[in-house]
Amino acid sequence: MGGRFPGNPLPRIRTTPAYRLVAEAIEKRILSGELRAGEPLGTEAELVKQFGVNRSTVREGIRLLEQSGLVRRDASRRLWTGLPHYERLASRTSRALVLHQATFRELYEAALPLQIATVQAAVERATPEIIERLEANITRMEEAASDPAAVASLDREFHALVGEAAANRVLQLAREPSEMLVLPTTELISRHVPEAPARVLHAHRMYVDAIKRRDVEAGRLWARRHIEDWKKGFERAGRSLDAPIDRLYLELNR
Amino acid sequence: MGGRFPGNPLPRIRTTPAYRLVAEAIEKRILSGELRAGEPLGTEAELVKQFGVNRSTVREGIRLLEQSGLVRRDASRRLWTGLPHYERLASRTSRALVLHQATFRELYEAALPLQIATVQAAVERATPEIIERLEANITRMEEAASDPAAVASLDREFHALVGEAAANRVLQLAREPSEMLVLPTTELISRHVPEAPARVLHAHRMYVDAIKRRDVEAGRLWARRHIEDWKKGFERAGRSLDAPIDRLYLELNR
DNA sequence: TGCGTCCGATTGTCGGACAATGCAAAATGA
DNA sequence: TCATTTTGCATTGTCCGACAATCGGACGCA
Repeated sequence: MGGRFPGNPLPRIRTTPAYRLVAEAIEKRILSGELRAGEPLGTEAELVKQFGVNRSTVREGIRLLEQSGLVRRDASRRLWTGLPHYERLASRTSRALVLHQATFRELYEAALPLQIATVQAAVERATPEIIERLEANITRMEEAASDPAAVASLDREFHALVGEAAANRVLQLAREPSEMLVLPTTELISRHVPEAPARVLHAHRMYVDAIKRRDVEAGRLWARRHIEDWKKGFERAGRSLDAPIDRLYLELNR
Repeated sequence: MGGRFPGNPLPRIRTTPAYRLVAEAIEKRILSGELRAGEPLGTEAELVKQFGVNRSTVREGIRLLEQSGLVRRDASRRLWTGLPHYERLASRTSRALVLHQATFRELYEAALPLQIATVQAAVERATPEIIERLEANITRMEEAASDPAAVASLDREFHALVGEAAANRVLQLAREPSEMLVLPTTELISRHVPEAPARVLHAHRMYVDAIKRRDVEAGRLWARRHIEDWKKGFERAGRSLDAPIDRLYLELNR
């Protein structure tokens, strides 16, 4: 075949499969606002008519969108347009980090400013109701201070509450993936560093104290200390910051 | 039917469709490390045998994974296991933020600490090669300072380079979504605030200066100023920080 | 009105089919 | 022998038709 089109470097036609085109068309409708979240997408048969392709092809296209949340099936299995779900986004992001073998040092470097910013926002905006829940969490942790698993679980809950108090979805989405990878190490640290639970507890008390007094600087200070404490504890537990995040943590985030 | 199972809170049988089970099974194999990235996944026929379902079902299952990048088709259309792609993750995240109607204020609050942390990391780790590219970018922006579109585009490129220099994937994944939404406003601001391009350019020069001198504090300072400048410019352009991010910005991020 | 029943619509799954295309082995030429 | 072309096979993308399970709603009944 040699010089197939002399001069033309072989245009490399890349035909997009029909199922992909279907997905893109539907996606476009949703993103453009033509279809708003919560509206029915229509039946498969209707989509078959609209796009002029086979039902199997339509179904494959829908699957592409289903996972991201743009399209969802309710209990009746009918198709609805939906908002992309967040929490799943965060866990996908942390999964990607693990598979790309990001290190704990990278995690620490990101978690520090994010934690500080989150606490600051929480100090500025926490509602009485959330403060109450934060305090309840502390009380429970005081009671369970000797149980590493319980401490880890409550720590997780505490930070979720702080994230909620911050009332900032961008921050939330930026912070959550790293938090999902940092928090599971709390249990490990508690097992190796006897004073860790007490330090965690104290930091949490200081968080709440700062929030109640609306003291931004105190909030930022304790956020920093809390994360740096984590780092020290992590190293004292014998782990290297430059090791890739263990695949193990994937399972903890389902 | 009244009290169907007294005491039993109605088990709510939820049959998972087979195509979803297929996807989960494959996903599990990849996440557990049984299948490593870059290995062939096998043909559809093989999967049909393994799972004992129809080819259509297998194909639907694959589509669920295809979009996240865990499974990819190469030029020959064969299936390979792959790493989740990041850049797409970032754009999905920013899309989610827009659809959830996050506000520019939320964006600002997250972008500030993330930008500071990114610049700090860049100061600590930038290679001579990247510094050279940063300087080249500045030179080009000097030449194009009167063209808002070009300024916006170069600004985007500059920040991408800074992100690359930071060499921190966690930070990258946290920062990118907000950056993807902030940067498109640069053009708007340049059109309304005459001195904006000069200020952007100056901040970029200070970034590079701090990086070359390995001056962390200067880097942090100028990162803060740069983002606060953006905020001021945004407001002076007549936009409200509390307005939801415009759907328009979705299209700029494809 | 409240209840159970029935029917149509829709989805999930299956089996089979075929064209297009990429890949590798076989055949051809030097 | 080596390089190149041809051929054949495997695989994917797409289509068609089919059927069971199940959901929603209409209908009939008390």
